[in-house]
Amino acid sequence: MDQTVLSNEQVIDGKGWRSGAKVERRKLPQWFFRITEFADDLIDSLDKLDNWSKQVKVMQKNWIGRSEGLKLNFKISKNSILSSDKNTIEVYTTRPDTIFGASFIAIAPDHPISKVCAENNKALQKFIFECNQIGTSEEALEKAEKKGFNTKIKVHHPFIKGEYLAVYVANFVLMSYGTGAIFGVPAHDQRDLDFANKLNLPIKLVVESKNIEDNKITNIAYTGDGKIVNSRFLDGMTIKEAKAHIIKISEEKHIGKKSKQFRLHDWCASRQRYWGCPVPIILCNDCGIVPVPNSELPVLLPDDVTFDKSGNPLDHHKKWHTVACPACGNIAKRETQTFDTFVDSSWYALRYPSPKSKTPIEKKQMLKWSPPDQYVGGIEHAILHLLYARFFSRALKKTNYVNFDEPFKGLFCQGMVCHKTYRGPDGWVEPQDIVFKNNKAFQKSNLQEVEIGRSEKMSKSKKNVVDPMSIINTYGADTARLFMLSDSPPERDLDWRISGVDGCWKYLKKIWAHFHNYSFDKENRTIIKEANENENNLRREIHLCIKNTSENIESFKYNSAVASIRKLSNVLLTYKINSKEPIKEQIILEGWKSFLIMMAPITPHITEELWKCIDKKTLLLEQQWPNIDKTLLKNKKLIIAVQINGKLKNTIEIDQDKADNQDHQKESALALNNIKKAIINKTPKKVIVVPGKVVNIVI
RNA sequence: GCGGCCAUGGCGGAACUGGUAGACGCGCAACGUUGAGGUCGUUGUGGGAGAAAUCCCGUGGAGGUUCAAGUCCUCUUGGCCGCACCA
Repeated sequence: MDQTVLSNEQVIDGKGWRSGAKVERRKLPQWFFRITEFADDLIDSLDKLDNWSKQVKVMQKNWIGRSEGLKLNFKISKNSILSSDKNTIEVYTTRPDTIFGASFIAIAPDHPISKVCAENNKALQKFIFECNQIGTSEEALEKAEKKGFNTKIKVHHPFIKGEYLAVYVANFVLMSYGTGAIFGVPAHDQRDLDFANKLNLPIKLVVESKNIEDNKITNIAYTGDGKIVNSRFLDGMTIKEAKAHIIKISEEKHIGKKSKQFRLHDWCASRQRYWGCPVPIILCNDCGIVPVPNSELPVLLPDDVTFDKSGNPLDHHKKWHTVACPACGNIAKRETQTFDTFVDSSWYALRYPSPKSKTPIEKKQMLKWSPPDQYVGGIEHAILHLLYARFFSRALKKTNYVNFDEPFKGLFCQGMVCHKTYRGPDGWVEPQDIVFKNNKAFQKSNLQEVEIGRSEKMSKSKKNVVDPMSIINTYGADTARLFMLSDSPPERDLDWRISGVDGCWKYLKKIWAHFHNYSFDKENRTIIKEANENENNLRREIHLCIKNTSENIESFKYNSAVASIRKLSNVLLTYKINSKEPIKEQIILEGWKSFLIMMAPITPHITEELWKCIDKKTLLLEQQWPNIDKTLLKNKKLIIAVQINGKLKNTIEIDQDKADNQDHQKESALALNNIKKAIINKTPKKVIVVPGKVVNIVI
């Protein structure tokens, strides 16, 4: 269907992540980026990315999938059918400590030895063919039974003289991981156990659990901790000790090597399609692979392509792909594969600081602005774009283009916007075409009942998309913005519903009316006397709000920021500007100014208009974020919880200057009527005073 | 199977390092105002008992640590997400 090639991470459930086309495996010459070169660093540096979404870090770690173990060679017995040039089988294991529990060797169907064996063996050919049929579908893999084919090859056990292990081709061994061969230890690996039970192979316990039940291996392999047994020189060791020991001995005997494996493969970056940057390479019959000289970069796509034939249009465009070889001048062919789009998105941020530059990156400007402090994106890029970009910045650092490893200092992942789905007899129905009657949903046009599906990520294919334009058209952009930020924290998935939007609109209307009912633009406000306690309390309220809002915005809690701003306005709305109280008037003005500045990022249009009510000479967007007067944050009066056995019974109010006076707090608490009543005839066992916070009486 | 995240009123969600659970809103109810109605204002709104003061219970469930647990620990249930025969 698509006639293209995808990378591993672009294949979901055996289908293309965008088109849904079925993916099959084929051999093709391709271009790869050596992302595995940085595998260790990509995984280790995750710990340093403090401001990155934790979820993304976990996903990247799993995706890179580092494991440490042993590569071990098994000698093929001389009397088996295989010719002597392939006289060992190399296996990879993370459990070298269980070597004495090995009872078979299993190799992947596409392992070179499998192929050699199959040459003269029709039954094996058939078996390998069947294994490959299962292909990439995960569903099939899940249900696939363990199957094996005995090659009749035998190998020597490397540590037990005279013991041989049979070699099977097994459908559950992957050529793409490790060496494509394993030794099977049924007692301590579930897959090996399933396989051994199927083929009646011996089960040898070599790790003994403290729990006797664990050691009776029938259908459940024991993979927990324990002592090594039945393992000659390893007996009595812990798993960790045995691992280290057997690796050491294997290396000394030159039959094995400590080894690290990654799940991550090199990044297959070439695509067989028109849309993408051409891979800047020229293929010459005499000189081989020749890079396009810098002076001829970038290689541009031809405009005059046709899409009437299947396959890559660049292949059919002879004029474009016929060029002179930069090395020898003879006629050569341009590479017609293009780059994956993720190649471009891996470095676009470095281009942004100098978009008009003639060179791809203008270093001075780039270094001034890069790397970005904060990046916001969807979780779907966790192991795609975000891993590629990390690879790119490392590669660019190594080639002296940038001076940093990590492309984005902070990463925040917003949640998905979801909506219920509706399915009628003729397919999916859009939410706006639905009417409800008695909790049942019907299609507006023909009143057919539709099935109400669960809430899912909005997508065109399921038609559960709600266009915010309808809100903007009805209520305006400010209401739409306020509404969307109000309730849900941005990292969480959001079940879209319209209820509440009306309230946001009414709220803005109320603020608007208030500003226009009271005159704010009076000159000559001078403070005549010291503010009294009530007035200071009001100021404290304002500055507490500034503090909370600032912190909330810094930590992406926009819903809490809105809450704290609204709380302030609720207080301010109760005051009316009154020139008989100049101090209060001054404070209220301070409050409203702060309000408008803090509200501006959320509802920029209305706040800018309202700013005119306060100050006609300046613009709101020129204003500084309000400063916090820290001396105001402490209340003169503290309210302290009084608990009995940890349960709240009453509160006391004390002066700030007595915040550290434990005795005072204790006495005040004990003097309360309901406390006295509660402890009558009882002596408190203990009274705990947390100064300025709580008094807990234990009885 | 492995790994991660989450669970708080009728609903969306607050709660800093353990220290007054339910901020802010939606919804709902009563009253008032206006009026055909949407509007606006005031008050109430976790559950239970009570005339009231007040008392008891309460953050999916069961235990535990602590003077004190939504928050920490163990187990468990349910939901979501990622990886998946990775040796």
